[in-house]
Amino acid sequence: MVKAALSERVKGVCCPPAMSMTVAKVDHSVEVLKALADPTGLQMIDILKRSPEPVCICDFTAAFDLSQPTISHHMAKLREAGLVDVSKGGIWAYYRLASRLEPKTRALLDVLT
Amino acid sequence: MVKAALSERVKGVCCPPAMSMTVAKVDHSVEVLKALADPTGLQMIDILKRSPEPVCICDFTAAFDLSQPTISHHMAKLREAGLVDVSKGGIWAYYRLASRLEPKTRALLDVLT
DNA sequence: CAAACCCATAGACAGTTGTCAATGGAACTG
DNA sequence: CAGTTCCATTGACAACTGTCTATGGGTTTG
Repeated sequence: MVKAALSERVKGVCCPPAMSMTVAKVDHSVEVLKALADPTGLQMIDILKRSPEPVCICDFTAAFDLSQPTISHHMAKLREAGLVDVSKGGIWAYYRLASRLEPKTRALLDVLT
Repeated sequence: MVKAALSERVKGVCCPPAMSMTVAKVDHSVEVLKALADPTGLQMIDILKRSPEPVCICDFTAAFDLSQPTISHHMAKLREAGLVDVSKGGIWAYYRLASRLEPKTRALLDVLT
């Protein structure tokens, strides 16, 4: 006998929905989202999105009321998540949005206000 | 005498970039991103995005290898972030993506793979 | 070369988060 | 009405996170 098209849930019987994302995909997305799920990281990305030029770390330390190592720490998280690239010029370090960003990741950053 | 168009950074002088996001906007975005920056929360949203019907909590507890209170906890975070709506039918609780989602937030969820 | 400066890393610590076990309320069932 | 089932909340605890101070490497300057 065939079940009546799921219209009635049988007591205690659950219908676990399928997982469609791979573990690797989930882990990567989570790493990116974690780097952004913080006021400092989010505003850093916002600044980089709106800046036509790479931005010096010293400018971030001046803009945020946080210690230099803390700024460096947040930028490292963004770097490890693949969201930003760094280039060094003399004693300064300049950051910009990663140029080779996955389209999906790029779209994610574009959506963030 | 006018400075030479910022082509040379003067030692020790930083040019703090402007903050363009309001505190309220940052806080709200961070709350949403935090709810998603976790494998369980992210997969829950993925399931809800692909489900034409509201999904029973009991189905999530069956799908994830986590205790029922933990599932409930993650769903509460999504609910508090305004990402999902809940409706109760008998002893069951059904969740679905929030119907009145800000366009920006909707776009954010659409971008997540 | 010595001093000054920028920045990354390491270590420490409080606050937050993810998890589970226990509890309790609400709704169905016999 | 008594028992059962689902689910939200509470409390507890280990793990993680955001922050700072201290340190050290690399670069420029006097």
